[in-house]
Parts: sequence; C-alpha cells; structure tokens
Amino acid sequence: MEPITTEEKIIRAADKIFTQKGYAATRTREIAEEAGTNLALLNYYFGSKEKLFRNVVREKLKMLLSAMGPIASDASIPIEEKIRKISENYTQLLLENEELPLFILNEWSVNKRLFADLIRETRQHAEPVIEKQLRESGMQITLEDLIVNTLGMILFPFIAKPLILSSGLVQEDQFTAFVAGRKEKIPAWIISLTKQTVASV
Amino acid sequence: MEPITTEEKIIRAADKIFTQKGYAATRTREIAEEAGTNLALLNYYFGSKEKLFRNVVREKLKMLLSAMGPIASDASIPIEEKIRKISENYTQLLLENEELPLFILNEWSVNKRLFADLIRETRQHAEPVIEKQLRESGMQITLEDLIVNTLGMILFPFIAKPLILSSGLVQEDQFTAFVAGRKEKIPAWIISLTKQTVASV
DNA sequence: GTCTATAAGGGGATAGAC
DNA sequence: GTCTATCCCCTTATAGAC
Repeated sequence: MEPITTEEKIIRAADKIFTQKGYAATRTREIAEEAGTNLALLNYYFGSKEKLFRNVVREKLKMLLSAMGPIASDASIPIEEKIRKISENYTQLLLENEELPLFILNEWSVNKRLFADLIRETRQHAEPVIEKQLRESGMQITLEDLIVNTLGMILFPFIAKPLILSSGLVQEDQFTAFVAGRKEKIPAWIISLTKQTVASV
Repeated sequence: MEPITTEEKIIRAADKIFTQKGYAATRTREIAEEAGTNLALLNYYFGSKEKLFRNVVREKLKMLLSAMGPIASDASIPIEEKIRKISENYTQLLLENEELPLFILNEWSVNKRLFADLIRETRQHAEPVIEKQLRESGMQITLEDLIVNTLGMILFPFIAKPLILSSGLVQEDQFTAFVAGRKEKIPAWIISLTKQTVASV
C-alpha cells in the first residue's frame, strides 16, 4: 500500500468538491483544506484552478464513457446483450458516483469548448456498429431513440434525484433499491418498445 | 401594450443569465448590463443577488411543474391521455426553454433547502390519483417507474443535448425535429412497456 | 427612480522563508 | 516540497448626488 502523495490528496479533494458544487461555486481554498494542505501547494502542483478542473473532468468523463463505449462498439455482442450489460455497468458505476451525470452534463452545457477538446481524446465511435446491428435485428426504432431512451432510463433517476425525493415518490433510504431494481427492468423495457408498431391515433 | 418597467427588464435579464450560467457563475453586473441598467438598481428593486435568484427560480419551477401538475392530478383524464398530453405540453414548453430542466435540476442538487421551501408552495399531489388509475388499469409497472420513465424520456434529450450533439447522434439543426418527433412516439412507448410481462432470462 | 463612486470583503495566484 | 503572508483584481452591496 503506497502512501498517498500530496498531489493525489489534492486530486481527490478536487474531485469531491468540484463534483458536489460545480466549477464556479468551488473555492480553491476549500479544496486545499479538504486535502489537508494549503492553496500554495495546489498551484504548485496544478498551476491554476482551471487546470486542476480539466484534470478532474478528464477522469470523470473517461469514467462515464468507458462504462459504455467498449461494450457498445463490440460487434460480437448482440444488441440485447449490450443493453443488458450497459444497464448493469452504468447503474453500478452511478450508485458509487451519484453526482457524476449531473456534474458532467451541467459543466458540459456551461463550457462546451472544454468538452469538445476532451471528447476528441476519448471518442469510441460505436454508432456505426449499433446502427448495423439495429438494421439487421428488425427493431422498430431509430438509433438515436434507442440510445437516448436507454441512457435516459439509466441516468435520469440520478439526475432528477432531488426532485424524486422531494416529491415523496421514493424515500431516501429506498433510492438505492429503486435504481438497482430498475437496472433489471430496463433491458426488458427497451426491447418491448422496439417491438412497437405504428401507433393508432 | 404596457411599456416594460425597469423591474421587469431586470427580471428578464436575470432569467436569461441565471438560466444560462447558473447561480454561482452569474455576475450581477452582467445582469444589470443585459437589462440596460446598473448594479445599484438591481439592489434597489430586489435587495440582493440571492433574492433576485429566488424570484427567478420560483417562476421557473412553477413553469416546469404547471406543465404537468394540473393534468396529472385530474382524475377524469384517463392515464393514457395524461401521458399524451404531458408529452405534448412538456416538449412544447422545453422547445421554448431548452435550458430549463438542466438549470432547475442542477441548482436543486446544489441548494436543496431553497427548493424544499419553494416546492411546498407549488406541490400538486397528483401521485394518489395516478396510483389509483394505475391499479385499475392493470398496467404492469409501478407508479415510480411510470413517472420516472415518462419524465426521463421527455426531459433527457434536453438535459443531455451537448452530449447528443457532440457525439454526432443528432445534428444541431435537426435537434428540434428530433425532440418534436419523440413527443409523438413517447406515449406509445410508455404504453408498450407497461404491457411488459415478467421477462424470461 | 436612476445614476456614479466607493466601500468591504472574497477570490485566485504568487513571493519568499524554511 | 511545504508553508505563511500578501498582492491585486473582481464581486456584491451601499452611500449619496441628482
């Protein structure tokens, strides 16, 4: 077991505070305090608040995309199995990082340039693979809708957690069970809505 | 046509800047400039940045909830019709206020106390009504899953818009058509997944 | 009601001792 | 590598003239 370096302590503190409060509301002094050190060392190691933030976001974004990319772009995995695995992986990841999706999506909307840079490093290009599998499977849904529905079902409970709790729809101590339960249901739901024929109005 | 008062100009400017940047990143000077006035008047009318923010959030939250509440809590509307109307209303509202859901959900997660206060003023209590309709309809889904799935399908494209555009899944100039198309499909999707029987694994 | 000028404090960053 | 002290700009808020 390596001792934790000061640099690592700062990264972990930054991770925690930035993810909780977002870039703008975060004070570098608070990160330093959380890390058990001081402001000068933060700048000594990372140069500036912004550089430290880029560091954190890069890791978080990688975390978020790597729970999906390798599975989605593997042509040997059938599409139903992909949905099952992604639902499982993501829910697991998010249960350990509940603030992750809202943090990433919000910072993304505020700072599109930063993410445009980072996404170029990380892209997986799974779309053509799934597109092909989708055509061959005869599913009644477009690629865009399939992906948006799947991600929405998985991510939305975490994004809207305060609303869900405030409304009393789910009790705080049952939230984990709620999303864990959903991760089993989501694949079946997604399959069922790809069997949808033209709706009678 | 009434002339727009200074107070109203400030509110509109605050609405725009807060919604775009969030509370922490917003500078009161920028709101004043956007309103074509100055910092002193902002404090003359609203007392402080925070009070102005509460004002904006109250209206935005009301806007978000009123697109759903009155329909959801009306026991005379069948459940399928509710889903159809809510999908229609929300999508329309969000097309005119794309940043609304991410703004509200993000500020909510940062400042739970503020929203706890505001939600008490605005609550609709539609859950018991829908719960009853759900039991009588024989749909194979829980109330929580029905609501989370429906809201997720409607809201998620707007929340994840930068991700959806960056991935190339939808082109910028087709985003409106994408979500407008979804608002017709969502009711059918939701119905289809409530017909889901126990999945064979 | 509206403005200019300024107070008071917080924020990120750095100098320089150890 | 680590710390304390400090710089200096920017922010919110207010005083006071008009």
